[in-house]
Amino acid sequence: MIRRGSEPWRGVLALPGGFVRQDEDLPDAARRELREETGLDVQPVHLEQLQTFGAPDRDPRARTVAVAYLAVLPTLPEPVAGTDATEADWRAVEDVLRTDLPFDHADILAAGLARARSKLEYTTLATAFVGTTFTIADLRHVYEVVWGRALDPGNFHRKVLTSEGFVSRVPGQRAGGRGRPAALFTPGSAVLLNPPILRDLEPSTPDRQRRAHRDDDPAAVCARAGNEVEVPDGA
Amino acid sequence: MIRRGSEPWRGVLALPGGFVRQDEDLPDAARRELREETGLDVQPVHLEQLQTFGAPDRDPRARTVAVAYLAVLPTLPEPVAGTDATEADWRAVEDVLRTDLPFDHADILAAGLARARSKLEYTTLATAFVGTTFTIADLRHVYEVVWGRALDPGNFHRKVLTSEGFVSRVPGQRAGGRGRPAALFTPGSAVLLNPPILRDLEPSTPDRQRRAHRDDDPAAVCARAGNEVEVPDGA
DNA sequence: TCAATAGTGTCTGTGAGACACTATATC
DNA sequence: GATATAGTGTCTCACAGACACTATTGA
Repeated sequence: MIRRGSEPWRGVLALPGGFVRQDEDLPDAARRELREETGLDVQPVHLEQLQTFGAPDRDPRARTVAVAYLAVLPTLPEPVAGTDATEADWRAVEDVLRTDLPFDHADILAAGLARARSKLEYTTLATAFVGTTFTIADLRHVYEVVWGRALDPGNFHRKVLTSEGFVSRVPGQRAGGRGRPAALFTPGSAVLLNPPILRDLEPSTPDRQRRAHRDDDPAAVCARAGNEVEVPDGA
Repeated sequence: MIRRGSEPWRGVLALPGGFVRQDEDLPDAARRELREETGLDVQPVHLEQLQTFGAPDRDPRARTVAVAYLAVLPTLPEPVAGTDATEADWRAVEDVLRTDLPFDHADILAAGLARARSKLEYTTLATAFVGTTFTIADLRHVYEVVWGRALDPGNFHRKVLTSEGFVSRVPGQRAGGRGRPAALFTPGSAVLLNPPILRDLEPSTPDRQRRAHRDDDPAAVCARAGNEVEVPDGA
């Protein structure tokens, strides 16, 4: 989140974003704005287009269209405020969700969270949250944090290992924790998860109806580096 | 598809689309452009944002950003050419895929097709393809045509009926076909499919690896009513 | 009667979840 | 030792697919 340095909503926490340049592709603009406003220069492991928000009244200054992007990073380097931002820092999603966000940034954030939760089910996105080598428990923690629910360690372990191309074993172990050292892995070649890892939203009611009403659209995402373009009058 | 009435690519088949107006929301613009260029005035049963295409060189005239939409209609009224279109007609997707499309319309079409195929798996989108009352076989034909593969009638029947809120029975039957009359249904209240109806892309190889490489991004959509906005210089 | 489609019954295999159990580390 | 975590074994249940079977129509 950045604290806005200019009107409107000067001094208010918002998602980083800005205007696309004339000869710039949309993902490039997202990366540039993120870098300019937060100093984060990492090549994100994962950057995907989220959704486009274009309600006529979304910006009081002019008609704009925002093309929202979702970035996923394995580590969170300390951001520094840049152009148009007096402050830049990481915030926990659950805190931001309780905040009043400017523009339609609440919708954008909700879409980003929903996308991330959904994509853990049927893609290998989880590996983008962890480093180049990781343990199965690291991966499980990603699922547990993003989904907000505990998973059975044993079943998760087996499911990841039997999911063709999800992870691939590398030599070595990671000790230093409390228990038995864990084997190390790197991301596999698969992008889509063969049998998807579906989350039961209803915590296993005995009758059917488990996934009947999910809160989000699976084809609809946590951080946003936005692109906005202005619509010329009369176009 | 419409035949373009103005440059560039005058006389070439393309997806309908045009520029968003100053005080118009994006879905409204999609509906308006579809109506203006093809005469289709139906309120589509289903209209969803597909993806935004903004490569700097996508339009030789100026920098534009296209917000693509996917519409699904149960019936296909005869379209008539309108503004900027000398011809408007329905084409089979497989034919259009073999055509050279202008701009980045091939990418847009591919995204639309992928979205529709994917959404049949985990949503009740199929009901948007059929009328207000339909038979299970109607629904099965949607899956078979969009997925391009035959499904077992018996298993499909059971799967639809046991999928909570997918369809709901209405009185009456539809005879007139060759065999036993079929019961009639209307769309149920569910939007998401409880146990999803997953397609096996590999036609059931004995070994694992069934859904390992899918051709499309499940979170990515067949017709497009596009929105384009121009980027002012120096924004 | 035959052919075609609607719909049901049944079997088998896969996989998810619950949970017990073994293995190996730190305290 | 106790405790915590990694990883495996096993059982049960749900469900997908294959396929046989019954039901009901038109030709």
